[in-house]
Amino acid sequence: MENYQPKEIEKKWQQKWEDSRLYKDYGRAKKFYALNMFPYPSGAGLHVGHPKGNIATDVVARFKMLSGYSVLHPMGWDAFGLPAENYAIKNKVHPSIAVAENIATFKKQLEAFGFTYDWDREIDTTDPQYYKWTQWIFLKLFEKGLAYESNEPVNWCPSCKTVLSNEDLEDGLCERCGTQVVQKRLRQWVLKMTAYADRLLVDLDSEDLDWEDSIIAQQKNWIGKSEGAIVKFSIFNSQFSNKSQNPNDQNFIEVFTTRVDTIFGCTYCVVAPEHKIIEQLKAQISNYDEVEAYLIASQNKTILERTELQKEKTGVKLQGVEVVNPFNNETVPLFVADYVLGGYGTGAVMAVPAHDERDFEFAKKYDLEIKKSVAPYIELTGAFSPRLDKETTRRNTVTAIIKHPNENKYLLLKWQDSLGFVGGGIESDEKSEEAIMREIKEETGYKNFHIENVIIEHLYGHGYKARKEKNNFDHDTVFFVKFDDLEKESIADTETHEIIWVNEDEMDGIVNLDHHLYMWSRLKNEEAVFIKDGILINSESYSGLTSVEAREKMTAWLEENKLGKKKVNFKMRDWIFSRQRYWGEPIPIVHCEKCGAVGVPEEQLPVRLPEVENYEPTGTGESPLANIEQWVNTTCPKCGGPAKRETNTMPQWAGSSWYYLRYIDPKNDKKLIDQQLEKDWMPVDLYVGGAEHATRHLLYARFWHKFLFDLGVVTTIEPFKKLMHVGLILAQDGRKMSKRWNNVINPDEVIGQFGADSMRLYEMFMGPFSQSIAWSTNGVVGTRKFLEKVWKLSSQINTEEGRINTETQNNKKIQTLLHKTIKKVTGDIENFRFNTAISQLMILVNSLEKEYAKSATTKTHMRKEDYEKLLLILSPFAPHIAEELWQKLGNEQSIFLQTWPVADEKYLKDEEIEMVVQVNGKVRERLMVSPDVTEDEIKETALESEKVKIFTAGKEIKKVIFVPEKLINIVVS
RNA sequence: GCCCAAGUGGUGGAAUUGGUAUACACGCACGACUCAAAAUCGUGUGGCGCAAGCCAUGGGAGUUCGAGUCUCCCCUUGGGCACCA
Repeated sequence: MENYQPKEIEKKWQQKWEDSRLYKDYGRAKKFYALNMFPYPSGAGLHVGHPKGNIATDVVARFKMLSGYSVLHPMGWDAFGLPAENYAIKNKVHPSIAVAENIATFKKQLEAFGFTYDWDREIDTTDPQYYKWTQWIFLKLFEKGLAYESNEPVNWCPSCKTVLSNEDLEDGLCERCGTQVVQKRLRQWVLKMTAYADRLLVDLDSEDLDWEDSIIAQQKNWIGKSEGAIVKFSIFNSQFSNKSQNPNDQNFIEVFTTRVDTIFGCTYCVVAPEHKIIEQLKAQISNYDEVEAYLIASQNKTILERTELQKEKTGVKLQGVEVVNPFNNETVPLFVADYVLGGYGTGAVMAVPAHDERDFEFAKKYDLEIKKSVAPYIELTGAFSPRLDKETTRRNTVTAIIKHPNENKYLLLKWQDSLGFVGGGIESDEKSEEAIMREIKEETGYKNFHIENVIIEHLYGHGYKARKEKNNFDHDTVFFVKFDDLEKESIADTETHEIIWVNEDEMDGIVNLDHHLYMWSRLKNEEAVFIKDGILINSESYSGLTSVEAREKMTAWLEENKLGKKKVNFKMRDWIFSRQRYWGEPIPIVHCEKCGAVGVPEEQLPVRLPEVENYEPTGTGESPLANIEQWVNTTCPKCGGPAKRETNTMPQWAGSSWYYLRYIDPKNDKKLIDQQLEKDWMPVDLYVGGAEHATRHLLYARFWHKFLFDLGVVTTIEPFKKLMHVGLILAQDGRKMSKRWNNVINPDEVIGQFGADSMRLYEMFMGPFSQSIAWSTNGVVGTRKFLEKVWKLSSQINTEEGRINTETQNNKKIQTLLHKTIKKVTGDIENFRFNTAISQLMILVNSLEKEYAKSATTKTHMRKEDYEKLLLILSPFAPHIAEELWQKLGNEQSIFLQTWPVADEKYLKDEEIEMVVQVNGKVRERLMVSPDVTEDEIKETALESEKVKIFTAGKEIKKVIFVPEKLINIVVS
């Protein structure tokens, strides 16, 4: 038999598969839609990391075809946008020409892998027949009021000379070029993505969605839902010295807070520099000059400066202005400070320095009052957890942490079940200081001590006290007490508890009451700001409520009195949708002096991108299209009067927000997608791509999909059922592959040297699919060797003299292994565990080789049907070699038109298994036994074993644990 | 700071429900073939120990007959968010 020559057979089969339209049978009963995130055809071509995701969908696609599915597996090009345009500018070619060249390169590179793409469905976002429908979606958004013009300040990249969306920023820098972004007031088209915020969030938990946790978490984080309340603070007018709240008062600010329960601790309020109240109160602000200087200074800061880590907070008090807290009618000062964001919530906050770190920092700096209104609440755990079936006593208590007079030790009381500090209830008419003095004397007998300080003034502890068979809900004050000497009197009840002295460093391991541990930690580190939920204090009638209860009641009170309301806020912003660049879809709008912004009528779509001489960005905030008068000047579709075309273009992400739909019906010139075809194919069953798209492409696409759902264009609420993210392939040096490091490996070279099948196999074998792993060319050598073995094995089928096909012991073992492999490979492909599928294939091939090719004594030959099964389960990974060997066996039909083998249960059980004998959990002996062995049988054999006897001799057998087909564990004393 | 994921040989990594830790592959060492090298094939390969055996899954506790796997605390790395009130 000739040698394995991947170069020849791969080319041959790729051609035959294409000619025979092998992948294009869409008439089967079951469907599967496998999709890769389509690439930008950049000028650099592919490196070995790019095809990893494509290989994975191809493996699944071929597996599904063999399992009787019609498989839609398309590919296309996301060719609009900055990278393509910048490449064109740099290389002085028109973007459309550069894009065409790059697409050709990419396509050629991808074809060398033998993917099952149906190139009849290829799409290109820059094709007018495609972007016609991108524009159509925009028009629909415009019609529904979801696309609007805005003049708010936006992110402007001075280098790319365009506006960017929030999603396009990385730490305040342009995601493309790393330039610092500045805020610029420009007219922009904006899509009202926030209208879908709640659905985008809620549907992430839908059962139709099988996404990795990390991506779901990232999206949830980005959407950033927070539930809180809006509270009106009236502006206090000193002329009338009227502090009472009037819901009809027009002079107020609204603050947004998620912690209305802390409002009795509010000691000032802050507005963002952008807040319009500053202008409104100009006359009333006595230091307006100072305020204005601050506003100008903060306007000039870049996003980076405003959000810089560890930045010291700054602000200016609005002298002469005070606002009124509606809950207690107290006035507090008002500040302007840029640590409050203008674009979130109401742009104004109430500041509670005792319970918010940022407010605390600001209050410290400007010497503002800090007022506590929430006390920590500790619920005890374990045996001390509060019991629902027992009654609860609420009481005021005191606790003392007592220090030894001359050693570094602390006093603890050891009760029957608990170990903690000294303390007890406060009796009526007793001050807390008196109570703690009394408790110490009663419980310890020591006479001479003094209170050093109060560690915690308010602390709530809630736990079950077994001694009294009830729950205690204690409102505690905690003292730090020092003994002056050890003089003591005898005490009455020495029976119930004893006094022990414990070293400072042993305390954490000994004290077993959660609230006492908390006290101990507070003795050592003072906690300045308590930001968690707790129990309200100093809050008038709300005192004693939990934070959760208080938020409910206080919000209800606000709504009743029209002084505020419940409010949900999202971090996610609307999508800034226009770019001042040439290479994008023209926004299909004309501006008419009479009618304003008017949508281009559907029948006039597409609005084609005009040919231009100079497509470099202007930098003026206008797109290069603005210079083409004959294109810009048009007539208004509504009134027929003179009008100008919108010259901004759409962002990169427009075309990719719906492309998965177009593959289903790529040539339809009447509709975006045929309704029946949409029902047949949607949703995408498997979507594979990079995790970097978690908060952009995947968010935008879900947004558009939901909009199209509302329009009735699609019938699924989510576009992508299962999402897998591809782990990066790093260079051999562990860094990212990049021209800059000169460590890029080109797939063409790898395929040239080892063949596409070896490379496919290696990339799937490297490790878990979603994980980043460094490339190793030696690894490809390994998978190539494996394929060589498979190749050579085919010569062992023929019957040689003296080798017959009978059911020998060895043959049964091979059958078992084969069927186990079928089972494992099937399950592993379905669960994206390609690495273990391949390792199992290697185990099988190694065994076959040992059994048939290397053993001189073997009496059987390899059965053709067994080898064929091997080829079938290998074929999704290494399609060319599988097809070649398949046809060499005399089969005329393609291997991919066969049926995926099913593991036969009757072969899955081993004849004989190794059973482990443990003594006290340690392996002492291994026995070969039948898998059906009973506990008594194996126990008898095990106890006779010399190795076991060493460890059981003279000892009593306390217990025997028997796990069928695994082990027996003998527990001895 | 917050959220997510992950820490296992020299390396990439295996280990269905808690049940033989290190499968598979790379690398390395030795051997065969060869004048020689490459390729190929064979043998070995967690650490300590002559051995019986002991110790090993980032560290520390816990639950269990038994923990890489479950619980708690801590450390490290990668990714995301970050003054979002």
